[in-house]
Amino acid sequence: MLDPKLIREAPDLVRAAIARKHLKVDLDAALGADAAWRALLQEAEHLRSVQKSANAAMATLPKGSPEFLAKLSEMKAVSAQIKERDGALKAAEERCREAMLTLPNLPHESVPEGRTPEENVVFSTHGDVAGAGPFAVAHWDIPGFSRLFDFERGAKVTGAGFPFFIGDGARLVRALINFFLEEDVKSGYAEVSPPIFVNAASATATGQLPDKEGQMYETTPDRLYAVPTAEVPLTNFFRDEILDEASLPVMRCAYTPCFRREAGSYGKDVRGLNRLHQFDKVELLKWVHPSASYGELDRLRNDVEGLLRKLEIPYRVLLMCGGDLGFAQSKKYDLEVWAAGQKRWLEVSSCSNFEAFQARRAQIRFRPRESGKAELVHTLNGSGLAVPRVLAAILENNLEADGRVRIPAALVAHFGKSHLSFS
RNA sequence: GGAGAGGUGGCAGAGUGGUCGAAUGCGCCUGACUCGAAAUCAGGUGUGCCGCAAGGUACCGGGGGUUCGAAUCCCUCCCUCUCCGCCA
Repeated sequence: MLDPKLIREAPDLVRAAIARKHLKVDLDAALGADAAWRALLQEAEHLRSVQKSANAAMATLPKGSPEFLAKLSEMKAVSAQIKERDGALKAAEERCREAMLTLPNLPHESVPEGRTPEENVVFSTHGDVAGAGPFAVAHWDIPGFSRLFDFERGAKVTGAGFPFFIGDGARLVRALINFFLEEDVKSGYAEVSPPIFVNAASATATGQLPDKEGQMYETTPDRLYAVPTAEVPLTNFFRDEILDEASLPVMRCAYTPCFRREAGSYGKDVRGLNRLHQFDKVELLKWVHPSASYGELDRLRNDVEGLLRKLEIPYRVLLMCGGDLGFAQSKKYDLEVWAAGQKRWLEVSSCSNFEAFQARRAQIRFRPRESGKAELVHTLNGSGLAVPRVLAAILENNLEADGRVRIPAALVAHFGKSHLSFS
């Protein structure tokens, strides 16, 4: 959510910024709803103040006295009026809130102009893309693949997109999770193991609700949502709280399975490990002082890049253009690994600065020593990292002539041996 | 899942229909005393929203209701604690 004051005071600035995201947004509707709400609010508050002073007077009058009875009948009318006004006020407030929630976050000035994913800027490229995976094939075509990654039985037991990971496949998943968590902790993120179901209030605060409920798995009869990312429980940890300024930046990491219904996805994107309904991911979260958030974004991206460098996977960093920025982000980098068999880039992390957009919705603040007046923090997050696609890149890039997969040196200690075998 | 108790300001804890945004204590801030500190004394000390301002208004777990008027009465939901049951 944007700052309503900013929208009122500088609508043109907001309009121009939103235009850079190439979204169709009815700012005038929001402005109108806001003005209508404020007008009603003033009327309603005036009526209340009349009522309050009358009530104070009545409190001092003898109960059955003529003056008391006169006031009483007079106030009955006012009370009825207030009830009616309050109804209108509530409706106006709801309309206003809904209109405000349709407004996207403003892109940062450093975000490049652009409408489509093709206009994202390649910020940097690392590693030897051309020379990667001399024996590469798409991972699902590796002989024996289905012995370690059993999609058919997963489909039987649960559904498409819920594979079993078996033997060395399972072992590699576990090794990656461990590697990510331990590296992230070394970078200063405190490890958290959060709930993987959240309630509606949490899903609303991070923006999954009300619009994207079709993308989450929902439980019956408790109406809990399986987390699409650890970002949801992690961000909500401090919902409606005021943090100690000295504790900023707060940095945390969490491993969770992630659940995404991905309704409407199809085609080559979903083959093999590229896109699953359930996958493992380690997420990084930062709650920071507003003045520090862009420096923290660079550091976050660097921390994630460090993981890919240690795994010796060629990757590139994209700086998302306005049109490909998410609804809630001010600035976002996507990290993509090179999958030599598919000859395509796979997104394994996006590192975003939400500025105060999420914090306003979730009411996460800090109290500056100077003013003593609570202010919204800035929130950032990034994957560090998503397991299956990293795994896919390792399978493809590190496939050797004998059909085994070489485990990156940094991972050997976690995996326990130097090669993964499909037989 | 069953039975009971309870949710009030940073914390503890009063308050069962009217002048209660709310006693009191602790904590915190300011001042006095002091070379300084402690102790003591005096004063102050919640948050949000609307408003150019003066000011107004809302908030006693959430929502709804009764009433001229609700922290206080009624309904409902949530949460916490104690005991019992079940259980990794």
